[in-house]
Amino acid sequence: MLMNDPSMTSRQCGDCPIRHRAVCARCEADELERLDQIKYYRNYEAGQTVIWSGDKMDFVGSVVSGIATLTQTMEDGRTQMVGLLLPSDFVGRPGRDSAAYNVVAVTDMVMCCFRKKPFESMMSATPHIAQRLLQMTLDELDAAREWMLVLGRKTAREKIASLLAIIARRDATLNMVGMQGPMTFELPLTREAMADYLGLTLETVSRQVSALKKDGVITLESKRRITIHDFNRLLDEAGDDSDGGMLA
Amino acid sequence: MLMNDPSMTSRQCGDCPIRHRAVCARCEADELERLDQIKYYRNYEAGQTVIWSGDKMDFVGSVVSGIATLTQTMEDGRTQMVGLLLPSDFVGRPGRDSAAYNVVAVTDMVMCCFRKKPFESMMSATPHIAQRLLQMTLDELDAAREWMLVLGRKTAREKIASLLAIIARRDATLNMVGMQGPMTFELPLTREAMADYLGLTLETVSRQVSALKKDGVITLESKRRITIHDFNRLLDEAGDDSDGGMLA
DNA sequence: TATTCACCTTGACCCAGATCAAACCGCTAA
DNA sequence: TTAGCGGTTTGATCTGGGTCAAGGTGAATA
Repeated sequence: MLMNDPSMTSRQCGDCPIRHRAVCARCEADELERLDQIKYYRNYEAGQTVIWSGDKMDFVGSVVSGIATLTQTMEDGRTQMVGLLLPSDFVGRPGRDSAAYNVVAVTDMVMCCFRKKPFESMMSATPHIAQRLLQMTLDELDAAREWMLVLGRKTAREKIASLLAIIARRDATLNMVGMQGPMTFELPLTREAMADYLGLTLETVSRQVSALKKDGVITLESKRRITIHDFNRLLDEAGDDSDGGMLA
Repeated sequence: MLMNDPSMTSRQCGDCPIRHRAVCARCEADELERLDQIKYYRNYEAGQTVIWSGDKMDFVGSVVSGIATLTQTMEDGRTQMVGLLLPSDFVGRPGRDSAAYNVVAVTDMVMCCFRKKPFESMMSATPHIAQRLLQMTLDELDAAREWMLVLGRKTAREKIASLLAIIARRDATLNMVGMQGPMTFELPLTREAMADYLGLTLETVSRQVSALKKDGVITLESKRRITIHDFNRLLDEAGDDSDGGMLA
């Protein structure tokens, strides 16, 4: 969406919107300068595939803006989303040279890329990058484990509520608003993508969204625009402990 | 099992069975020496809880021998396993001071522990530890994502086959044997623990194990001792691509 | 040798969510 | 203004796996 701004393709790290959250978050000015020299931007359109699982991958990078999904597929076509990449999230794995998952842009997307080799050598030279990457990877592992509980043990209704809670929460942080009053946000995912996230069919997703609406937990401003009236009610529907559970 | 060997409580790092796989794998002699000074061993009996989710955790450590599980629970008791800890696996997260999951010893178990504070300061001083931890965490993240596919999209039969394949594979690596002929191994998990791993009930686990037996995919030497006649047949039942997919 | 207890198996029944099918909605393009 | 199309909703029906209930098995204890 609106991200073909050409200024995006030659930005200084200092102005970068993900400067304080991405792999480079801990870098000092001089380290940033070196990163600046090996980085380049790439733009993807909504729906475009970034890489196919198994393909050779000669870069790593950060999502600057937009959203992408990480998915796994079985031969018969069953697919499971295993990651939802938001701005500042890291793509690729240093030390591996082919992609382990399909990466697809869900919205128009900009990535800040580094050729893998130079990035790897920078990583061993500057501990700040590796430190930050470790932190981010540990966070992703926690998120994956939360997700495993959702996939393995929650009902369809709880799954939908959990997903809405995750999206609402990140939307609130992004826009720096609290989670008290009603919260309205755009769903970045199609019903099918939601189904792939939650291990459901798209019909079940649709039915449960309707059910939550009928029960007054949410309102649909449009098919993709949702209002949550009481976040704690939603957490309750998600089967989550109303307060804790989530790790900052 | 048989791990109350007292020599276990005062071992030199040089002899350690997990020396080349644990967080300390990349450490040089002098780094090892410093680790040696802050480490201590703890023994747990089968069934014993190592920590409860939410408890204060003032140490981190490596599993030296035995097996433990990482589980999440909902208020109503629904349980999902989110990690299976084998020798050399790391427990705890540097920079966090309470446990995020329940950790329970499944067999008798020995852990090599480090008080969190000294370990954290060693980590920032010696990149080799952080580097290895990053590698291990990335591997765990990959495993978690594989598991998400299992939980979200596989049938009960495929889930059981997948779990048996994982255990058979690690058993083969541990005993340094190949995966061609028949493979016999001990199941370290009860039917209930298998169910918690796979997001099933213990009855379904039991039924599907019986079904795989009836169909000649496996033989039960005893309730917990299993023989796989053809590993590729098993992978087939697991819905996995017969060759690739798995990351070393 | 019997008793107990934790673990496992099997059967009968049921229901949440899948599958199959049809229609609807809000675009854009002709 | 209609046709086409991706995404979505809703209905009818089916089924894999859950639930409830009853035994079985084998190792440890008395």
